Parts: sequence; structure tokens; C-alpha cells
Amino acid sequence: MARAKKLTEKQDLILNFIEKFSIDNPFPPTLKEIAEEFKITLGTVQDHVFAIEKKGFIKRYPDVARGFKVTRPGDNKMQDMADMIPIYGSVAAGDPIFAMENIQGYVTMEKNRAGHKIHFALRIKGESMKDAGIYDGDIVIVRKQEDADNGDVVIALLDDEATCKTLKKTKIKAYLEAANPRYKAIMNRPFDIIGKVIELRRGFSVA
Amino acid sequence: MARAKKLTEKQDLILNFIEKFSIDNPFPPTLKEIAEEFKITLGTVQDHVFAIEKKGFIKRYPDVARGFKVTRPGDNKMQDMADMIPIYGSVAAGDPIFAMENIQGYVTMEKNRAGHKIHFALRIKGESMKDAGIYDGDIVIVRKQEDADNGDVVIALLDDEATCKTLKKTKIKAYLEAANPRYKAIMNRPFDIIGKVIELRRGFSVA
DNA sequence: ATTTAAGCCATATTTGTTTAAGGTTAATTA
DNA sequence: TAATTAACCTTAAACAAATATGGCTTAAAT
Repeated sequence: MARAKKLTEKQDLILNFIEKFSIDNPFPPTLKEIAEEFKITLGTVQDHVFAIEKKGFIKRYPDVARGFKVTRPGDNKMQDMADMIPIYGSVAAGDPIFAMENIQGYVTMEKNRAGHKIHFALRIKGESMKDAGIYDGDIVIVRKQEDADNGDVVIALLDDEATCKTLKKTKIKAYLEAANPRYKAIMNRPFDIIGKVIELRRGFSVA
Repeated sequence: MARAKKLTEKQDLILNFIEKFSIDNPFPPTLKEIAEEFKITLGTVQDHVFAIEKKGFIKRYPDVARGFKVTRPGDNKMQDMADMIPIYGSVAAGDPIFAMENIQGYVTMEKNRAGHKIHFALRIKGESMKDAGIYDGDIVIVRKQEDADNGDVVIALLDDEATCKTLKKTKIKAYLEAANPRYKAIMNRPFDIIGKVIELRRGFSVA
């Protein structure tokens, strides 16, 4: 993720190690553990760590064992980074979407991509978004919101049925468009937007 | 069935402190910090921590500073269900795929979809799998394995370059096929399979 | 009545970990 | 050319933290 080019190659390697170590273990590494990993001496690690800190990629706690804090995404606490969000099934007209009996499972997602409980997942049914690379059975992760921009892929409520479409906005009106020539755009029916698709997930059969 | 023994009130307080400290800081507390919090001595903390460990609520790393891991049985279900796996970038020929400097970030995935550290993610480059709904920039989650079945989407090493293709197997030979008519199948070059694609993820731009 | 466990204390020792202070070399930049 | 910077080194010292013993009190359990 194009970490600002400020770090040298070696510094970047070391930062990555600190990060990965902190994910694999419940605590950050010691300077010595870093030295061992890269087969360099303690003094050299001091130099690197100091440089990385000066450039703002980690925070150091003086005189504290394992006193690191990585200050960029991919941080320390896996727990703090992951959320479980419910997968809802496609709903038949009239049925409430967010009913608990409609929950098919859960998926994890990175926290902080937004605040709190504003995401859900929906299993796609049908081929209407095929040309946008969204297939039957795929799961989309949705951020709840009541409006969206022209061109956004949204989940809309149409006659009480949740459907995935592309939102089109002209100066005159807003309408929904399928990404499949076999479906025609929905021009003259009222609809409510319930969220914007921010991610697509597709499982492949696991042998 | 050795049901986890219950903690005493004091032990629970201490466990809670360790947990909270680990959330508020990028590392767990030291025994001394616990002692200070509860205004008790180091020796007493040793006793408590030993008891809590014996009852299975934390794991201790001997001779390791801040060497705690909270493993509350029962609680914390959500956290225990998620794993962070690294995203590797597409690699140029010759470069090692699993090098740390090639890590672009991390994604969460449900734990236990398999054992341990056998998954990684790869950012797809190119259009060769477009007809299978896998686009440039997509992320695939890969389970490491050295063979796969006919029809599986796999990551293969071709001339030291990681590539995403469909594996085809006939009675006579195995070969790789792109899902895009503009690419032709790779019939007569040796390749190694490094994993099978089990999930696809695509991010949509977030306003 | 004896044992056991929880909670507490104190002191000393060992090991882990960070910090300090000096240096070398090669490559880059002013 | 002189000055800087990255990357490496060694050694010593200071501090942080875990471990090892041993002992004390009270309440509950055998």
C-alpha cells in the first residue's frame, strides 16, 4: 500500500516485521528479536528503529519492553481490527430484510472502514449485475446509507424487495440500472436506497 | 469434561485489567504494572497470574516480557473467529512472492475455514480471468496447496511469476487456461501450483 | 483437626531488554 | 571536497521484568 516512500527498503522490511510479529503474537517484538530475524546486531536495530520512529511510522515507549506501536493500518490488535457482520439472504417481496431469521451467517471485515454497525452483507440472487462482475450467489458488503452517487452500485428496496443495481442520476431523475442487457432499467417505479455496495466477495467451492 | 474452572472475584478483576490494558496499549501489562494497579506486591501478582493460567484464562510465555495472551474461554467469540492474512502484490518474474516487502496490507477472514497460516491473499493484475468474473485489482484468497482438481482456479508459478488461471486436467496432461479468449492456454510450459483460490474480494471505491 | 486454597508480604536472583557511546564503510548530496 | 546519511559493528552499563523462595493469615473443605 504505497507506504509513503519515506522509508528506505530496509526500514520498510523492519517495519513489516514488527507489524507481522504483532499480529502473530499478542505483543510486539523486542529489539533483540528484530536483530535475530535480520541477522544484524542490536546497535543496528537501534539505528533503524530510531529512523523509522523519526519518520513517524512507529511510536516508541521509552524504557518499556516491547514498547512499540505501529501507527498505520495493519496495526497491532487483530481483535480491534475485525468485525463480524451478518449476511442476509435475498428476500422475497414483503419480507423484512433485517430480520434475524434471514441471517445466513457472518463474514469478517476490517473495522474502522467506518464506524459501527453500519455494514451488512447480502447474498445476491440472479444475473442482473453479471456484466459488472457480480454473479448469482456472490456476497456483497453494504454500507447503510439512504442516498448514493451516480454510478454507485447500491442495494435498493423496490416493492419491498431488496435488489442490487447501479444507481443512475440525471438532472431530472434518479433510476436503477441492471448491468445485464437482458434486464431493462427501472425508470418509473419508486424505490428506496438502503445502502451502497463497498465490497464483493465470492466463495469458490472448497474441496 | 474439564469445564473451565471459575475465576475468583479477584482473579477476574485482574484478568479484566490485563484485557483492558492490552486494548488500551499495543502490548500487555507487566506483572509490576498489575501490582501497581491493585496496590499489591509482585509476589501476590505471581500467585494470581499463576492461578488464572492454571484455570486456562491466559497463556503465559516464560521469560518473556509482557508475555501474556488472554484466552478467555467462552467470551470473546467474535475475536477468536477472525484471522488476519497478508495480501501479497502481483510479482514480477523472479521476485519471491512471499517476501515481506511484498505485503500490501491485511484482510480478515473467518478462522477455522482451515487450520493455520495456510491462507494468503493476492492482488490480481491483468485481465486474463475476466470471463470468470475476476478483474484487475481484485483480491483473491488462496489456500496453499501443491495440487488441485480439474477446473479449480489456482495460483501457479510460471517462469517464476505468480499467475491466476484455471487448472485443466486431462488423462494425458495438466495445463493452465485463462478465462479470456484473448489469452491462449498454456500448454507446454512447466508450472507449479502454489494454491487454490477459495474466495474473491473486490473493493468498490468508497466515497 | 488437619488440609487446602486464596490472598497477601518481602527479598534476592536471574534473565530480558533497552540505552549509551564509541566506531567503520560506502553511497549520496551540497 | 566536505558533509551527510544509511547500514553496519562492538562493548558496557543501566534498567525492566520474570522467576525463585519462603513465610504469614484467614476461611472453607475433608
